[in-house]
Amino acid sequence: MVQVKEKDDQRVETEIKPSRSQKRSIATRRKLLAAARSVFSEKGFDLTRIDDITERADVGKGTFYNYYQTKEELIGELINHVLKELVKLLKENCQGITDLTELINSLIGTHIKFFSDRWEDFVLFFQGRTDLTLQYGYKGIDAPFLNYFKQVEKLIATVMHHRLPPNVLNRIACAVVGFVSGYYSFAVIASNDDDIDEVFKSLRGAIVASLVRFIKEAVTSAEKEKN
Amino acid sequence: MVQVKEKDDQRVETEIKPSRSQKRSIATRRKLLAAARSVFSEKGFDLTRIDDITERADVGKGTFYNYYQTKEELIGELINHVLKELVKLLKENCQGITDLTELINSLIGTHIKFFSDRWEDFVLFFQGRTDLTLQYGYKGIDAPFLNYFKQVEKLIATVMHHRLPPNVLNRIACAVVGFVSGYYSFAVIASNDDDIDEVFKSLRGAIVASLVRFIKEAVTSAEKEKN
DNA sequence: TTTTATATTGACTATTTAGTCAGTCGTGAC
DNA sequence: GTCACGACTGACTAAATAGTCAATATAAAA
Repeated sequence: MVQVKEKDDQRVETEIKPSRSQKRSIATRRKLLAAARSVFSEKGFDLTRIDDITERADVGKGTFYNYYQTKEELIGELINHVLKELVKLLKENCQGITDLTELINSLIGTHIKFFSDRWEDFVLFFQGRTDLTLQYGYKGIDAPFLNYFKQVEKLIATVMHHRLPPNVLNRIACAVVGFVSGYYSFAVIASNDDDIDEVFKSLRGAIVASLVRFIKEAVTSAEKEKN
Repeated sequence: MVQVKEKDDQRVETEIKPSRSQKRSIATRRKLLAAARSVFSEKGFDLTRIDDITERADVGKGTFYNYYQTKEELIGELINHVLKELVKLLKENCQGITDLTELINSLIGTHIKFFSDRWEDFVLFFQGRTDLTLQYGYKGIDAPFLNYFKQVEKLIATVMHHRLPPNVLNRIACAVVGFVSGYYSFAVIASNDDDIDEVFKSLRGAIVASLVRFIKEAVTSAEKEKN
């Protein structure tokens, strides 16, 4: 926690310890977020009541309204958290890669690891995405999704030798993120494998090969179309 | 409408005209289904009220309860309709195909055509799938999804020369249906193309090539694993 | 025509849930 | 100690929604 003071005509940043009540407040917010994440992944955004969240967080109902105006606001914050973290990992793991296959490998690997490690977040991710297809969905979750998407596009663009037209890049990014989440979501529903996550990891090579193939096809077919 | 009668010791199927009140009843059911489909695709399953449905269907609220006990029951019927139709098309269009690439081409083409033609059904499909990842989702939609999935598996199995282990077949089916719906769902959110459906169709070749590649990789890697 | 059966209706009640607020509790300053 | 402040509380009210049912309309049978 950092406090800024004016002192002797100089701007000074002072490290101050958060007071006990500040700590308590931070902890409460965290409790609410954790509870919400947990309930949302069981019942979905819509069917979750404020009471569900406050009960699981073990706080009074009024406390909820000290931190958020509406459920929507909280959903936005959660989705934002999740996607920020995913984007952060993607950037870290793709740092310095110049080869396409290697990049796709890293992108897919990061997604697989991310989803495998955090089931609840995957459910949030998936719900948010579905919500975006609705006319009257929750406000404030489009932006995090679009940002995530743009970041993936950007990473792909850095390893392409020729500058791709934006719409071709767009299609490639759709394929990458669509394939990985689409595969996983169906595996969860319909797989008879014992350990879905292990299988998912073992398929990484196949998914990468397939996507690299997709990219080559998409690029050449777009070039043909141009002529 | 067909009625079965016992006549002269023989089982006879007689075409009988539905009575006027039967027709009315059928029409009302249809109106309810159509209205529900339309509202669900705008507001989602959960946030849709019974009143929304009956208002759009232009019938009294009580009428709803003459046909369905709960919203859940109606959702089940709708999802079932949609997936039955998709499965029917898949079977028709894949009839007699013996080559893998050709089959994948037909599977993907059918999905693309299906989704492009009926936005509302795609939203239902996608919502249903998301719901399956929840602990407390709607009852009665798992079965249609699993059936759809099994049919895709079956179609793929018929063109494979060697009998595939069930779990490998399963992975391949996940990839096929996951890729196509995953791509589409992201395209809808994040595409800057003018006509998403046209682009989607034009990418058919790329998607097919990519999936054929996936299948080869998945099969050989599974064989290696076995040894 | 009269009677019976079937389908529809929407005002009503019961239930659920969001959101409020007067009061309590814990903390730190004086 | 006591005062002030911010965090927390949960019983309460208001609003939204599900589900009911007696009355009505329409169709088929007698």
